[in-house]
Amino acid sequence: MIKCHLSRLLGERKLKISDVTRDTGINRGTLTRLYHETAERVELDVLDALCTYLNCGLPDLLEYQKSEQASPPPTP
Amino acid sequence: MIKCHLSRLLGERKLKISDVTRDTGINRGTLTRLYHETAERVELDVLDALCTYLNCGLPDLLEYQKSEQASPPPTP
DNA sequence: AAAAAATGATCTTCAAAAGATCAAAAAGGG
DNA sequence: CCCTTTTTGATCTTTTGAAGATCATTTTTT
Repeated sequence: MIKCHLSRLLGERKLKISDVTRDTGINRGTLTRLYHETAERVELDVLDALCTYLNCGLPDLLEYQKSEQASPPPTP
Repeated sequence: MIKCHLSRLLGERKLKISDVTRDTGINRGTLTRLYHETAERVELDVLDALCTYLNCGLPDLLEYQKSEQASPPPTP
């Protein structure tokens, strides 16, 4: 799955969603969805703007987490 | 800007877009847009599926390139 | 050379981001 | 503490681009 770390990044920087909206022009609804990880798509422009604004790389914002192989049933 | 390295990844692996479509179920149009870097949005599911299929991390697929600061005019 | 597969281009359909608005909750100032 | 302002959550409509399908062209395979 793809994890979004916007909430962590904002927390670390003590920034509010409203700050980001004001400073970047990114739609507040979009930010809210990313913040709460309910977004299903992302505009590449948004990723770009966020990385620039937060001065971080993509991997800081979006992380691919390899899904575990379903573990075989334990032998009793 | 956000760069997509799908074409490089497929090239390295000698895979065709049709292979990826067949194996992952991702829409061919979507892959074509990513391949030619004309996509403006991405479905997070697609990123997930591509990373899994190509066995790579997000940074391998998508890269944030910091835009240069406009260079000051050279002193003559 | 013919057949099959892959790609490019384009059209319609559909889902989610953008945009706007309202109510509720937090934060600040007196 | 009360009142004002700001921030956030929720929801509705509009807009945008991916999904899906199809046709034409190019490339590959036999």
